[in-house]
Amino acid sequence: MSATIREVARAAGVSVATVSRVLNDKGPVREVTSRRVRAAVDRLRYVPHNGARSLITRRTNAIGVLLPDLFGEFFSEAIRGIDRAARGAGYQLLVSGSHGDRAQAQTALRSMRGRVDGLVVMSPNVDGPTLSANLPEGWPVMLLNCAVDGAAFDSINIDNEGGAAAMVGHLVQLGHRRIAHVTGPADNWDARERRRGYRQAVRAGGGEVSRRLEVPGDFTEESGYRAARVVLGMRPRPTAIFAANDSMAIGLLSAFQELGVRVPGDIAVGGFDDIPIARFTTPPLSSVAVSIADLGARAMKRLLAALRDGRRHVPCHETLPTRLVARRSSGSRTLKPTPSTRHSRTRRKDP
Amino acid sequence: MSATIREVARAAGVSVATVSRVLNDKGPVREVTSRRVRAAVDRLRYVPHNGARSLITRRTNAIGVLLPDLFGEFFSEAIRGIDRAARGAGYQLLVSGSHGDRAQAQTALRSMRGRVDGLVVMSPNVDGPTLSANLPEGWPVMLLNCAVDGAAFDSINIDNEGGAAAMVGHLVQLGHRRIAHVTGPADNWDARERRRGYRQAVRAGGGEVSRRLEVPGDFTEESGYRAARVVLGMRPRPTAIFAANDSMAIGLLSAFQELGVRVPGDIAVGGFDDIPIARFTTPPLSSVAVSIADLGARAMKRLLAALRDGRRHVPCHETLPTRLVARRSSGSRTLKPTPSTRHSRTRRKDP
DNA sequence: CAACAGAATGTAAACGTTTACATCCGCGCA
DNA sequence: TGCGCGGATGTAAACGTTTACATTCTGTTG
Repeated sequence: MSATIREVARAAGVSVATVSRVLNDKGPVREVTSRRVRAAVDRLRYVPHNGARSLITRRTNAIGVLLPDLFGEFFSEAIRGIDRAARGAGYQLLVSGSHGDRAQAQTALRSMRGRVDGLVVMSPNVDGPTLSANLPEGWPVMLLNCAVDGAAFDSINIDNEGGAAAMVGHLVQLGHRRIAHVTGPADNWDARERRRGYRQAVRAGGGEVSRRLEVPGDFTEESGYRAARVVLGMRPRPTAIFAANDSMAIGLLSAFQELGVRVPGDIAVGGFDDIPIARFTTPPLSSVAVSIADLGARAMKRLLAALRDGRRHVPCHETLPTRLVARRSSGSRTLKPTPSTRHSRTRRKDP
Repeated sequence: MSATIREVARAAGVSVATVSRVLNDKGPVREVTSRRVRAAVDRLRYVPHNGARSLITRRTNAIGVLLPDLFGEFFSEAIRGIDRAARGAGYQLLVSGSHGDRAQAQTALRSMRGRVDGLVVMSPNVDGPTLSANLPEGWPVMLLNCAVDGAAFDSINIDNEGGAAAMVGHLVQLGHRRIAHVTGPADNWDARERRRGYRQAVRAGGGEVSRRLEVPGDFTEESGYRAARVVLGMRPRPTAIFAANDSMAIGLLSAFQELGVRVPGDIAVGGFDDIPIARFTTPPLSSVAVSIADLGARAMKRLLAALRDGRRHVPCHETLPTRLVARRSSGSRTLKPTPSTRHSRTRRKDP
C-alpha cells in the first residue's frame, strides 16, 4: 500500500539508516545526500509507519483516555482540555468511552497496551481497586475525578463537597432554611460528595437536615423535571432547592415555568457545573463553576510530567477548587452583568 | 516493563507459537497445554503488545477521527455516535481535534499512518483538494459534512439546505414575509448551505429577499446576542428571524428577554441543530433536528463496510434528512408536548 | 510391526522502523 | 609515506508479534 523506508532508500540510492537519519535529523549527513533523500520521500509520498517506529523506540506519543460515557457538556469539555494539552506536547489521544461494566473496561484497558505511553482515567462510578487490578504494572496513570482508594495513583479531583457547601451556604445567607436537594445517582462519587457538602452546609447554617428533603435524581434533565413536583408537594414547602448538577436544575426550572411557580420569588434554585447554557436559562441559573477543560488540561500536563520523570515519579493528589456563580435563580442581588461579560466565556463553534 | 510473549512461553514451557495460538485460539492445541499457557499469562499479567501485533497483521483495529475543533454539543455528539459504532465492531478511536491551519491537519494526518485502518474526517472549513493532497494514497476515508469536491471520497452530509428551507417555509406558513437571517461564518460550508436554503424558501414563499436582512454571525451565542439589536433596528422591522444555529438563536432569545421583546409575539425565532437544551429555553426553541450521533454512527458503519470491501469498494455520497421541530419560539400552534416526550431524547449523565 | 495420517508443537522469517557498531574515505600531520 | 582522526555512510540486530513450514508425537490401520 504505502511506501516503506526501504523503498525510499533504494530510490535515493542510500541505506535505510541514512534515510532514517535524514528524517529524524540525527547524526551527520551531507547536504546533497539529504536533498536526494527528501526528494525520494516526496516522490514516493512516504510517511513513516508509527507502529513500527514505536515498537523500537518504545514511545508511542499517544495517551489513552478512558471515559465512562461520552454524553454531554461535561465529557466533551474534559476531552477538549485534555486534547489541548496533549496536542501542545505532540501527543495524540486514544479515546475510549462507555464502560458500563468491568469487562468492557478491562477490554479497553488491554487494547491500550503498546499503543499509548500513559493513561487518563475518568470514571466516577468505578472503584479504585477494580481499576488497579486490570491495569498493567507500572503504567503512568492519572485518575480524574475518581473515588481514589489510596496513594497508588496520581489523581485530580474536583472539590465537590466544598462547591456544594458554597452554594448551599449562599442560599442560607439569602435567608433560606428549608433547602431541598436533588441528588445524583447513588453510585456516583461526585454525587455523593456533593450531598455531603449540602448536608454539612445546611447543618452549619442552622437549617433543617432531613432525608425527606433529599429527592433522588440521576443527573438527567428529566429527573430534575420530575423532582420539581415532589418538592412542591412537601409540607412545609422548601424555599430553595440545590440540584446536584445543572442539567437537573434546568429540568426544575422548566417544570416550575410550566406550573407557574416563580423562580426565585416562590422558590430559589441552584445547580452545579456552570455549563455554558446556565447563563441563558430563564432566569439565569446560579451554579458552581468548575473549569472542566482546565481539569483535563491539568491532568494531561501532570501525566506528561510523570512520563518525563519516569520511575522516580511520586504520585500525588490534587483537589481543584470551585467557584460560586450567583445568578438570578438563587435570588441573589448581584448587579446585572453586562452582555460582554455575560458571554465572554462561551465559545461555541459548532453549526 | 511488561511481560512479552516470549517470557510467557518460557514460563509455560512451550514455544511462542503455541502461546500465540492459545491467545487467538487459532490452530489445534491440547487442552492441558492451553491451561498451562493461560496460567502463565495470568501469573505474569501478560497483555499482548498491539503495536507489534498490528505490524505483522496489518490491522490496527483503530479508526482515526479528524475534527476541526472540539467545542460544544455538536462534536461531542458526533464523537459519541462514532464511538458507539466503532466499539460495536471492536474498533478504537484515535481522535485529533483543532486543526486550524493546513500544516496542523497534515501533521495529524501523518501521525495516523500505521496506527489506524481508516479515517473519519469532519471539517466543514477545509476544502476537499487540500485534504486529498495530504492523504496517503488509497486510504479508506469517510468525509463527514465537508464540502465534497467530487467522487474521490465517500461522504455523508446533512441536508442543510433542505432543513433551512423547511424552517423558513414553516415561518412563511405562519404568515411571516420579512424574515431576517443570522448567518454562520462565511467560510463554513454548513452555514453557506443553510443560507441558500433560507434564500430559496423566502423566495418561494413570496417574502422579501435582500442582503440587508442577512446579519453576519459566527455560530456563537454572543454573535446571536449582538445580532438581536441589529435586527430590531431594521425598518420595517422583520417579524421573524432564522438563526443558522441554535447557539445564536439562544443568544437572540436572551437579548430579546432583556430588551422586553416578546417571542414569538413581537418576533418569531427559529434555529438549527435542535441541541438538547433547545426544548428548555424560554420560550422553547423551534429548530431543525439533525441526529448528530446517528450521523457519526452511520459514517463509522459505512467506513467499516468499506474496510471490509477493500479495493473493490466504490465511494458513494449520502445526504441525511433533517426534521423540523416546531416549538413555541416560532409561534406554532402545536399541542403542548407532554413532559415525558419532552424529555425522552435527552440523556445526560455528566455531573 | 511398519507405515502413515493427523494432531500438536517448534522454528524461523517476516512486518517497518531505529541505532550500535563497523566500515570507508579524505585530510592533516609527523 | 604512514598514521590517526573524524565525518559520512552502510550493516545488521533488535523491538514483540503472527504464521508458513518443519518437525515431533500419538494412535490407527494394513
